Amino acid sequence: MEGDNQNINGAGPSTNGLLQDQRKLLPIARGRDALVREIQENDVTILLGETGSGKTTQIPQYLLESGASGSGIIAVTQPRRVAATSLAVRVAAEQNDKLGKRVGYSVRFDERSSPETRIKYLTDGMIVRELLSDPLLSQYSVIIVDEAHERTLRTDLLISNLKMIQGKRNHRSTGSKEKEKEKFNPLKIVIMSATLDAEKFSMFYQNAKIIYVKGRQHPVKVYHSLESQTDYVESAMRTFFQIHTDQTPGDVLIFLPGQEDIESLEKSIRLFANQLPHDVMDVLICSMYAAQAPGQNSKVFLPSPARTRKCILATNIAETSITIPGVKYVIDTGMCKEKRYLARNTGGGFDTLLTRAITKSSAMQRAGRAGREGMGLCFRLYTEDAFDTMDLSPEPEILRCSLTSSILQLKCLNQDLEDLDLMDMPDTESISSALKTLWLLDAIDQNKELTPLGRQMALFPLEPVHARAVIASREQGCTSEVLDIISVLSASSKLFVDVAEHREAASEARRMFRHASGDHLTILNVIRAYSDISTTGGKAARREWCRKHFLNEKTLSEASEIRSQLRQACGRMRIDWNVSCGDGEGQLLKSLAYGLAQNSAFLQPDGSYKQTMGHSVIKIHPGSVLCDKKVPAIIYDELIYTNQIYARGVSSVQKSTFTAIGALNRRSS
DNA sequence: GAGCACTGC
Repeated sequence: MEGDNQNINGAGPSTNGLLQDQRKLLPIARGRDALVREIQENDVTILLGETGSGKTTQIPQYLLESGASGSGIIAVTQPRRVAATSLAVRVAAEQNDKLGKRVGYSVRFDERSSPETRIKYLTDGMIVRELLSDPLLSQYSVIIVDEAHERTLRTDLLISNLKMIQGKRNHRSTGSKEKEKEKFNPLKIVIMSATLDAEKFSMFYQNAKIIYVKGRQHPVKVYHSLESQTDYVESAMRTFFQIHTDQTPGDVLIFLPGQEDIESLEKSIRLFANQLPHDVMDVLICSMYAAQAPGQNSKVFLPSPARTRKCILATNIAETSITIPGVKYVIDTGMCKEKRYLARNTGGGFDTLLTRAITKSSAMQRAGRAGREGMGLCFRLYTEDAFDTMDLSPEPEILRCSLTSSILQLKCLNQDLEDLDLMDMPDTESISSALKTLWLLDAIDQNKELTPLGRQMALFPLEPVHARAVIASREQGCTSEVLDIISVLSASSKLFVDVAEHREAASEARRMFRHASGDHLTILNVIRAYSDISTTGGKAARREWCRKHFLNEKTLSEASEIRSQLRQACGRMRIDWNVSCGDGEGQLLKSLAYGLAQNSAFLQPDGSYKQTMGHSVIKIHPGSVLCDKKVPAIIYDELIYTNQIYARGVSSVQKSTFTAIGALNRRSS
């Protein structure tokens, strides 16, 4: 679990002696020779390592230093970019080498490697992309899949492909075996996982050997509720004040499912904290969730003022992505929100975002957050029986995601998802729904064969629906605008930030961007205004402008990186990204409709919207500029079910648009 | 009338 190290500091060569001493003290160091031998002797090794064991930083170095990795590169895959880059920084320092020389990384938008690079940290998405150009991943002699227990969609596809690649590279049966091995450059696979689930990986790889590595985590004493709690927010509040009045100083981290609960708990803790007697410490409340304005959550990392106990209210963001220093107490409500895709054979399916019980491994991970710096306490707001009935670990992503993008990528590798040897096979409805979407996008034909258009779509680092819109924009003469919009849509965070205290002011500030046709052109207005600011003002002016308009600057800068990546991709496909339609919004919406034809709905006489290619009645999400508006036809980016089915990212289009692009001809098939 | 977390040639 070294992947969550955000606080790793790259150290210069002068401190290398110290680093070498630290390396030797890691729990894993004692087993060094045995570990290298096991990996050398087996095709596949499953490594179970607890938090703080040092496995992710040390194993690659052991393999390199012992010569076990031969002449190839050691790849270490990570689900997250920050992890890949910060691990590379750390290991380069330990190797007393400049980053990008023998130790490098490769993530989207950023690569630090050279022909000398022998250890490369990369995101799992990146190596799956590498498969497209090098199906045998031939430059790597060892591939270490870290955080495999997270079972991201890309990790699962990688694990499946590695099994196949190893079969091809290690076991050529013709001719002298030794010679063939030389020639085909055998591959070692190491699967790293936190506890639990190891047997499943082992079984997948013909009972590969499982090796356990001890971690270095301070003990955390866990308490369960004696009876089940009906209201976890209220129960969290009572538990917090119990800790606050009874326990020694130390910050408290409370895990909650979402923003709504965080805001309500914050209110009630604030109310009670004001009534505390004067001899009790002060309470400083910090909240943390992804949609929050950046900067808002940075106070979490500052040390607590004197006589003050910090109380951090967080979503799952504090479970894996961010490590908060100073936490001694964890309160775990046992709940989280889970996004799950419901495949439908009509209308393209939709996402649900519902609150549910967490899993055992998540509960352990949350408790572990109390033991980062010393002994800690974890208070679970659920009974021990409830813990026992929890699932072992979250369901793998491949079973709860849309498969459209993956199936298209696999088609480019001449692979069909249903023929792969996968740890978990998605159900047929999920596969057929993705195939139908690809067919509606013209990415595959009626025989499920990849079309030239589909091959082109796969070259974009985009969802197929967005790639389709970009390609359509060529004929419509509005590629510049479509790229502006799509780059924001595919950025990882929301454009409009949320500041609980200034909700009114925020919607007021955004009013100036509103476009009558809907959210897509509203985004374009923001981008145009932002680029005006960028040309006239500097960095500080941009930041201030974003703050004033409640816009997420991170989203805007990520979008501009994505946009330049997309422009490059367009260039390679001879699509002129500079072609603009000016204010011709008709062409723009038509391009988007090519991609979003399946995501469309018509107004019903009763004022509701009904899918054109499905049977669901949907509502426009309250966050949309078209909410409460009645227009004859809409297209939308996604459907999300919370308590109703909401369409998010909505634009109004002419009904005739669908006939013009021939989208409705196929809906009955 | 409402927004778990990640990620990409």
